[in-house]
Amino acid sequence: MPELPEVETVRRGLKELIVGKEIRSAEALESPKSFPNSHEDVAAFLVGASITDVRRRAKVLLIELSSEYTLVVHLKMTGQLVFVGASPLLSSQPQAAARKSLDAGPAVESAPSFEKSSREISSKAGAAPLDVTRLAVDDSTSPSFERERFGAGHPNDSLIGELPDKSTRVIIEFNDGSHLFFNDQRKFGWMKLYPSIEVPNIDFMKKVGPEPLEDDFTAEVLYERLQRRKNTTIKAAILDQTVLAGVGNIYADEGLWGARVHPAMRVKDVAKEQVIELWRELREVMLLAIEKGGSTDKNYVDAEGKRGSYMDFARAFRRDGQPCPRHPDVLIEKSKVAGRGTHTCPVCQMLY
DNA sequence: AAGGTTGTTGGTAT
DNA sequence: TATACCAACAACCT
Repeated sequence: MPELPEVETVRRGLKELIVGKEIRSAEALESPKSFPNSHEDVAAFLVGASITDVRRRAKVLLIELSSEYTLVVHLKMTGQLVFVGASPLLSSQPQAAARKSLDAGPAVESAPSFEKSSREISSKAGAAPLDVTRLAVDDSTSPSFERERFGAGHPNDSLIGELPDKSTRVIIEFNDGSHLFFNDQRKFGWMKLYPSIEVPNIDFMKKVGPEPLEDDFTAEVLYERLQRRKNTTIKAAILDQTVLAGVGNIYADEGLWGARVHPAMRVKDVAKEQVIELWRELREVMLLAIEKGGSTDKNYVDAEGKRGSYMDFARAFRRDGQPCPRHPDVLIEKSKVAGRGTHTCPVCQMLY
């Protein structure tokens, strides 16, 4: 479940790899929901554009384009992005005649139509279509370590296997022959093109709370923002993206365990000192996760295809039945708070 | 094999 | 109007 640290890991990795690259083609497979822009908008504002920056707000990834459009990506629960570099064996392939001038800026007055969803979005006529077979054959016959590869997001085997696979929703090909795959085994995630200037006006962007890792996000800011949800549980409050940005079920449980606060406690009953502890813990656990590569310790996949271990540093999340790290003879319990699976130590985190 | 899983939206209730 | 709560979404996993 990509949360802030996982999306930040995606951002950092992709920024290194795709800034400056020009898009040769983009293809949506099978699911209009995953990429609802019209064929026309894709041809006009994505194909032929180059990547100028990769940013993040909350759990949302913002891929900035030279066309003054932004590819906005939400991985939701099972989304992931995988970059696969051009095969050295194929590096001499012809650069398709995908040159396209985008001198005139896009008309920002008219937002792209998301209602019109095309079943398949392909590159403009004349650009080389992705040869799926070739890619698959290469991956099975020549060792994958020949290619630069980076993947992050939901940690499943699509990070390391042949792509595209059955979870692939969108394929973006760059002019140098490298590819970016958007995979999502469930179909909650999406990517959409917006005029860059419109991004701040997206409903989510208007109401989302402060970035917890920014310097101006002090314990005082968290305390004050929590007051708007004083009658709900502290877990529901920190999961609320309008209170603060980026916390999901994993880091909610980890942060609350760290601060020794019971998730079901009402916000109004959480002492200010506990809020300060929670502030410290949430930031620490998310920073640690970013250091570790966002819940997986191997996002850069090597030739052996080692899969990242999942949340091996969690102290409470999905550790029910295992000892609390602070109390060797007390087991982590599982319950339901805020409609979510919740993991607590019955000794550290007491409810009143 | 049916129920659990989760981020966000949107509906209903208070 | 604001806040609280929960079903719905999808498809794999246990």
